[in-house]
Amino acid sequence: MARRIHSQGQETRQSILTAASRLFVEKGVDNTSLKDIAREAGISPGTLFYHYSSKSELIFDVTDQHFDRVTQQLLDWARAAHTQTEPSQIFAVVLKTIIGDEVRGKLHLYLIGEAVSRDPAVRERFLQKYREWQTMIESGIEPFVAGDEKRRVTAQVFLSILDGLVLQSILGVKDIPLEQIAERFAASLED
Amino acid sequence: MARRIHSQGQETRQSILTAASRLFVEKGVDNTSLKDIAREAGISPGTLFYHYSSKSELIFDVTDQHFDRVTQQLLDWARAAHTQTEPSQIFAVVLKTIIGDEVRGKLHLYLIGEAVSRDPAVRERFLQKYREWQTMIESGIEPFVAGDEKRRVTAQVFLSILDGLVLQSILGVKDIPLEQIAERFAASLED
Amino acid sequence: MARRIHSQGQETRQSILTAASRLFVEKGVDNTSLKDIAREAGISPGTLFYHYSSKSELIFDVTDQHFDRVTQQLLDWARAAHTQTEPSQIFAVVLKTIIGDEVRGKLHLYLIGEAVSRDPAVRERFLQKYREWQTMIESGIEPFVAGDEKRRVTAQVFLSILDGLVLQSILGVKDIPLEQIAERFAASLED
Amino acid sequence: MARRIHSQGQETRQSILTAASRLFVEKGVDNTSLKDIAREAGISPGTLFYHYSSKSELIFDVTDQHFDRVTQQLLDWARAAHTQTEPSQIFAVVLKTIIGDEVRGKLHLYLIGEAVSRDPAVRERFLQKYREWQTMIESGIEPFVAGDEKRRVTAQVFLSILDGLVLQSILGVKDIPLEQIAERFAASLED
DNA sequence: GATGAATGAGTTTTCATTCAT
DNA sequence: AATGAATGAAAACTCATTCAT
Repeated sequence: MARRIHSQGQETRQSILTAASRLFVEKGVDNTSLKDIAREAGISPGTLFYHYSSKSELIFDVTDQHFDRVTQQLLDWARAAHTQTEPSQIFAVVLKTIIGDEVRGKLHLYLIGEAVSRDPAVRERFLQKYREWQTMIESGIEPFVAGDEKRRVTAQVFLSILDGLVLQSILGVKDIPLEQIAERFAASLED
Repeated sequence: MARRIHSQGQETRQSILTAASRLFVEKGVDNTSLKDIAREAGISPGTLFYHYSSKSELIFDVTDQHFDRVTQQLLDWARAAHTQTEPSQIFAVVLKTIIGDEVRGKLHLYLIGEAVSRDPAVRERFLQKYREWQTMIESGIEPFVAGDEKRRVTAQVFLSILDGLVLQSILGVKDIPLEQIAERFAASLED
Repeated sequence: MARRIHSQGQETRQSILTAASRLFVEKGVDNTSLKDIAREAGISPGTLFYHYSSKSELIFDVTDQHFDRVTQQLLDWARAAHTQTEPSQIFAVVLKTIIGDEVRGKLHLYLIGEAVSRDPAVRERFLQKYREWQTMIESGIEPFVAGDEKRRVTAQVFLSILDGLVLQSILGVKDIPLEQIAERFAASLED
Repeated sequence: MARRIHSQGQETRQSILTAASRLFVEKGVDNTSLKDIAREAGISPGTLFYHYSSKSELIFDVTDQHFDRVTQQLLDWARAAHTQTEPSQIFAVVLKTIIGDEVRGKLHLYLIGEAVSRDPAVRERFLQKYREWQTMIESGIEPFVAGDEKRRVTAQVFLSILDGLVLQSILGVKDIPLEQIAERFAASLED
């Protein structure tokens, strides 16, 4: 009954998040001023501070939204994995999807940087998300990897490869052979 | 090449680099002011500017020094790899060495952040280093992996795992099973 | 005079005054934002402005209410003074009552600060109140002090002592010997 | 050997303190912006922050200087008191000196307000100063008041009267009969 | 009467950089 | 080589006030 009306405020908040994400990616978190974000969102600096009373708070929410999206992507992938028979195809898809999204990747990197240097609370949240993601990957590879322990290690390696490739891709490494990496990874499961 | 005469000036420069690296790791590049660095190095801001006429220049040198160290580590490893017979041991060593050095890891991460957000020239330098490092890894795994193409992909995957694990380790992921990851990776070479 | 119809509006106004007084005491007038006051009063900033169309107006009313209370206290005291025979007891009572109320004391101090720095009109009101209070004290000491002139000076000294002790008490001076001060003051009347 | 050269910095600091004191008195602490102070001192905002890295720090030093001056005044008075024979004259002098200095009085009031609302450390310092001042007054009245206990109470009452009259004077109470107040106070010592 | 989102001018604060000594 | 005081432009942040609903 309550929580039905999407007051203007919610729209404004979303437009702030969108503007902030875009600018963070484009110029980096520290090179993006709150004035920039306000301008991009089409509001006044005062309005920005009405919704986010500090830059940290805004970064927190941007991070949250980013997390949710990564989680959603992995969730979709894990579901798809159970209906597929060819592991290498499954890996290729997630690699392409996550690494291919440069915007998301940059954001991820910046947020990690922020998380590490600034707020212990933010770092803790990141950590929890990583655990979640690892669990989701474990679930995704369940059809192909037997043994809890082996699955755990495999998932962590896969997550590392993901992060590492995201990083290289952001830096501008060209022609990352995603197909072949996926194949090799799939092959390595068969030992 | 480019080896200057040792003088007080060189010592001061090194103390600046040391202080800057320490503070970059502790608080992030953007949250470290030149005043901070000067104080940490025991000099005045004026002196800092005598040696580095801009912050970018200083970051450039810090990055350079960091690059040299990573390169040296990989070089040592590649050499050792050729004298070893057990691949999993070889991988375990480099994983432990590089991931275990939290300070270096953080610096690496921050510098990438810098490179991505600021200077295209700096980014290009990073890119070149990554190519170098990949080549070195390729050389390190030569005894165990046949085929140029396969070696290339393997090296890139290994580099990704390295970066990914560094990232996780910095974030605070505990009990990363380096031994088992090394083993799995070694096993995957045998296909 | 000026007694309006009791309605929700009047209750809201009072809750605003109460909240404002509390926060002024807690954080000082200038460090209290209207948003703070609205939150404390359980209303929205908009509602606050419906009742008080400026911060000055609100301060004005808070001051007014404070004045009324001090006046009432002194009035009660002056009446009691006429039925008592022991001057030192009479003084002790008013000292304890007024100085003991830390909240009121702080408010008094802040409002004086406001009056002095901001509005000459508010300062004039304060001045009139002080004259009133002095007159009331003169009336209170009438039974014990002969001579208009002497009474005037005595009242002013008494008022000064009151303010001075309020100030010390707010600052946190411990163990103010109110009884002895009252005694000394009573004794000084006998010259 | 060291501490001899009055570098420019010291002069600038003093000019900041002077400007700040003047403006605090004129417009109140909270109504004085740091830009105002910088302009009044003839420096840039940046320079102000070179010397005082926060407004609190500046207020702290202004307070310090103010304290020192009040202390010096009381010290002078206490010395003079020992060479005088007419107590009422001695009191009249200190009352006139301290109350007559409107600038100092206003500053005193503002600083108390600040001390009470903001920083517990500042409040503690204020408290210690009050104890010092009371001791100095005790020393000043030593020739006329016998008995430690009585001297203590008398000094506290005198300090209260001082504060109270300063407050009234700042508010604009006219024609404070300082002579008569001094006389009455002197007379009260003879009980 | 009441709301709460929006505003923008103002404040404190930061900091890379310059420069006279 | 080295100093540290000085700078100003830009950042983050505050808040009294307005107004459509």
